[in-house]
Amino acid sequence: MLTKPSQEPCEVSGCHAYNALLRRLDANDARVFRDATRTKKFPVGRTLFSQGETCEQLYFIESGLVGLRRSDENGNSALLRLCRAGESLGYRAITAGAAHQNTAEVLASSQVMIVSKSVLRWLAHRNTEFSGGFLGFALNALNQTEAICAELLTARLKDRLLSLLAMFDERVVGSESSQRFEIELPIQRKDLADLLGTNPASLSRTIARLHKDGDVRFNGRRVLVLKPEALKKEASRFWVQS
Amino acid sequence: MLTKPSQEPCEVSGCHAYNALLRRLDANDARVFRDATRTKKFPVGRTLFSQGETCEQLYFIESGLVGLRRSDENGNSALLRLCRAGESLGYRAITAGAAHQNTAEVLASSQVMIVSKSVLRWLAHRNTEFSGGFLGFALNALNQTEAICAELLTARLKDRLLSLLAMFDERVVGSESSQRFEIELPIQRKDLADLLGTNPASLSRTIARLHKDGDVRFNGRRVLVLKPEALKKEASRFWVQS
DNA sequence: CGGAGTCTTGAGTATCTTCAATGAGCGTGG
DNA sequence: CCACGCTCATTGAAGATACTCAAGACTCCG
Repeated sequence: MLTKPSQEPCEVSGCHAYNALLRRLDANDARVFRDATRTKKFPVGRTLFSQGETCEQLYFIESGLVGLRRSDENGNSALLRLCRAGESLGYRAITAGAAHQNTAEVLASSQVMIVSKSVLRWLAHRNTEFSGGFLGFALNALNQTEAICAELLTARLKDRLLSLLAMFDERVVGSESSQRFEIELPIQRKDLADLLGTNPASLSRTIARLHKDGDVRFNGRRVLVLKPEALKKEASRFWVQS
Repeated sequence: MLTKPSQEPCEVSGCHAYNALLRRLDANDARVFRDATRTKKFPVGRTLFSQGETCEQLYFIESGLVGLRRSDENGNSALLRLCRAGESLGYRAITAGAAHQNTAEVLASSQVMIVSKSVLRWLAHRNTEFSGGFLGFALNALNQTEAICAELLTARLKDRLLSLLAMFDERVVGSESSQRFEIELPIQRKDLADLLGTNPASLSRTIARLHKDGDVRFNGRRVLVLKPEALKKEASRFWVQS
């Protein structure tokens, strides 16, 4: 296996989205961008921003896991999406000039880079290419949402759960193929059910069935995957993951 | 009721997306953009572009209805989305520099404006704001896809069907409230089922039930809505339509 | 009329939801 | 320390919803 050539020596961050923006700036503006970036570590349970707040900053997740949660007027709330390391948050509210539509809640201790809106505006005004970066974010999100949509249309709950586990796998362990491994879900059953579009009761039954079939063994939030090949996320018929 | 003030006298097109781009250009470039635009009328059944083709043009639907269809390697195909008047097509493939992922099929006779990719590149290079227009398209699509996702998660088939009818209503007739009215669906049952994430058999049963309940009467592709209030698309709990 | 494609209907079944009850885990306070 | 209350997770039972397969009906068109 080849070692990846370090083709971008100037890229210092561990966040893909951040690097994508940086790559669109000339040396001078890149320095401005970097100087305007501050890094902060968030413990589990903290929020980056809350639903309804006006958006002042752009966030880049360098490591950890953040969840987007939305509440309605009746007090119900649901976990809508997970944001993994490498992703960016806040560009939608910034672009739309609107308030945040979700609360961003830290699910696993996260290293986050933060840039204020004013700096972004200034850079976007000087660089033709810069806002193309946001476009890239949006198109990625669109691909991902379409993939979720497709899965909801076609896949059974059991397969959706396996697919979600595969996503965690991708992040938590590397690609040790066909070896049993363990992952720790940073969310509770209700949230897991929200992500899968079901309710805790049905989820629990599905988990029990997986257990009985000997594919995956749940123990609270710890998940022991006995047959990793069961997780192979067969790409949905009509959409491809971003 | 107030008449809308014509605040943008220079806007000649009937396509919202087109105007949104035009608005980002100065007078000079706007002229270039307009001169590079050609208008074409497509009859039912024609395609704007096909899955797999490289994308050379940006399309603006001035009137009519276009459907996006995707096929897989087994020959199955499904109607994925409807594109209504005012929307733009092709910006995703252009941005990604990739081939079209869907076939765009004209469902109702459509007036379409076409601009070649090279002109867009030239304009985007000169105008900082221009690519922000594409960003707007993407964010709209994202909102819409999230709304669909939410509906799949929460709503029963019957409600999804009513919601889809409401969307046709919005386009075909105006807002004659609480008056029975008729719409003509330009698609067949299989496609309607695809859009709703079901199969023709289940759709047919749902239609029969609506008929029996006296809300909506289907007669082939003609739909007589007896109780328009049943169509009131109660905004999904967690997402708002774009 | 025949035939192909489309739409509906029937029967049986699988999946999922709902509501309610039980159980497991945990921190608090007596 | 243990009882208590709280939250979260699981399980049961009943029922709703939707799917599959297959057969029949309808429509369009030559």
